[in-house]
Amino acid sequence: MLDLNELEQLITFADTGTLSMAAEKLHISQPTITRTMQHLEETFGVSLFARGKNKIALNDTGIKAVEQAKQLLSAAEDALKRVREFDKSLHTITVSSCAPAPLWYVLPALSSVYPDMTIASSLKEISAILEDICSGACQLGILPIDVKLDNYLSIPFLEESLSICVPASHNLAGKSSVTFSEINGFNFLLRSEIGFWDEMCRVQMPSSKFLVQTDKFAFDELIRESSLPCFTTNLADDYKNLLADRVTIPITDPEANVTYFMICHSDDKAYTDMINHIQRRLR
Amino acid sequence: MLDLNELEQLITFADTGTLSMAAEKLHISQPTITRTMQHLEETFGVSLFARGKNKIALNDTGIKAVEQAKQLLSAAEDALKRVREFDKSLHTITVSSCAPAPLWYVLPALSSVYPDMTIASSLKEISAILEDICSGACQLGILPIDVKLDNYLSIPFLEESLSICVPASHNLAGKSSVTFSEINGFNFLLRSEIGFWDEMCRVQMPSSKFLVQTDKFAFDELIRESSLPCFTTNLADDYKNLLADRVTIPITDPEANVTYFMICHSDDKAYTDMINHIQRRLR
DNA sequence: TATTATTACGTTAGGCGTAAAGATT
DNA sequence: AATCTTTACGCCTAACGTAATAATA
Repeated sequence: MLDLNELEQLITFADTGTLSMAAEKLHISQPTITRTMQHLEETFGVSLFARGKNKIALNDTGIKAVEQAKQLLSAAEDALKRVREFDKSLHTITVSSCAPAPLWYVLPALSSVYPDMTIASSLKEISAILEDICSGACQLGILPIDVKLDNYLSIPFLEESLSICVPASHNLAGKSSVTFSEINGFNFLLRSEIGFWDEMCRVQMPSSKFLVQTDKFAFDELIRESSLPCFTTNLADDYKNLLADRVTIPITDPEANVTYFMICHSDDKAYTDMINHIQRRLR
Repeated sequence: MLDLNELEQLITFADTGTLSMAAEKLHISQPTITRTMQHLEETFGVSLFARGKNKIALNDTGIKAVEQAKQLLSAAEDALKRVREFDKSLHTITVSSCAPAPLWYVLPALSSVYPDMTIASSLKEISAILEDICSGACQLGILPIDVKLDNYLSIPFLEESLSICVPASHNLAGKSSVTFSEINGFNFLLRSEIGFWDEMCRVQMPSSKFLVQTDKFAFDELIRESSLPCFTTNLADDYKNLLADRVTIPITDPEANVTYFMICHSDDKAYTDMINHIQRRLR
């Protein structure tokens, strides 16, 4: 039977051209490689080398053997990787979400219901989330719309309402509510990593510019020190203190008031436990 | 790095269900398999088994690992086979011929010009011979026609003329020559393994029946003891004695007088040496 | 002389089997 | 009691490295 270690030595010899260099590269002695090459010829049952008195080279069959060896080693690596990834997938719940806020509730809930599982999450476009769900690349999707698919459950579990925050001195500060068309044209501070909200704002307010801040501290500082309007939502508890000095004005458009739906395969309806868990918390 | 022997033990365990039976099947001790399974888990870096106090079974990852192991072992077998077959092909000249007679000259000539090579030959349809030549499945083709292909040489080297042999008492015995249409309807003794001649006779003499003899002794006996006509050719020296009592009458149709062409890849024109060799012999 | 492949040789580590233990049916 | 897995233990092979050999550039 073939020995993958021996094949690796063969490949290294093919790469380096001499047994000595191959030995050095592999941190083994020359005699070991000599013996391995002899043993490989026994295993294959054919001559693989053209030998001179103090030189050795691959013959045509040897070149063929190296080609096969490379394929086989690569296949072995792939096999290892596939098994490891399969095992990982058994111990990982992967969540793809359209926005960060639902993750603040879902991730802790998952951890508590499935303490032995690794929870992986990422923000994605709605279309990418649906692909992930259908391909099995994620077990749980979080969408701002109710998608009905055969063999998949879609469960509403959380609502988020967008508001704007402006300093008390701002033109809009007197309003009790606004619409996207009323605020279209104003420039807004915006955080990065806010999922579908980013795209939605650009669609609903095509005349506005958005000053996207990747760094939380930069964003916070700009909130304090500038009069630029920004957004918040009913779920952004973290920002209550920071925004206390500003006026919060809800946006009435239906697009600014979304219900999040959790989507998962019907076989995975164990996740409904987690939904209950979250709904209990929010009550 | 994965060890194919260990993977084989894993597969055997998957097949048998217990370590003991796997050990017995592989003619090794149970502790060895236990250790191997432990070592496999180390190599993969994941748990492969669900262990009880005195029972062990594959878990989901283990099943996946077995699947991968089977693929890998199969790939290893294939790699071995491919290298061996490649080596064999380097030491084998494969000849595909449309008829046996040319092989009587070509095979000994090849052996004498290439004493270190194995010569393999088979009778095939003309279309199959051309496929073999083009695919590289054979290095030398022998055809009854001159086929001109780019990058291939086609060289005439031998002629064969078909005659019929009838007892002196036969109706046809007085003729000095015959045509297929004249002998169409007579039933003929025929040997098997005569290549394209078989098909040709059936096409040229659609009203005749052919009593095909697979066994040489049966055929010879029928020649001696029956008055059924048979065929011979100028190359069938072996049958001169046996047919001495019969009258040999040449068939004049062009289809019964063929020139054999050797076809080979232009890169292999070393075979022309062999052609000279044969032509020298026939002179 | 420096480099290379191969052979010879002594050592050692790792793999195997036997035996025993622990546990289940 | 019989079967099965795992651990313990001792042996022994087989693989490795060092050193020596032979040959080349």
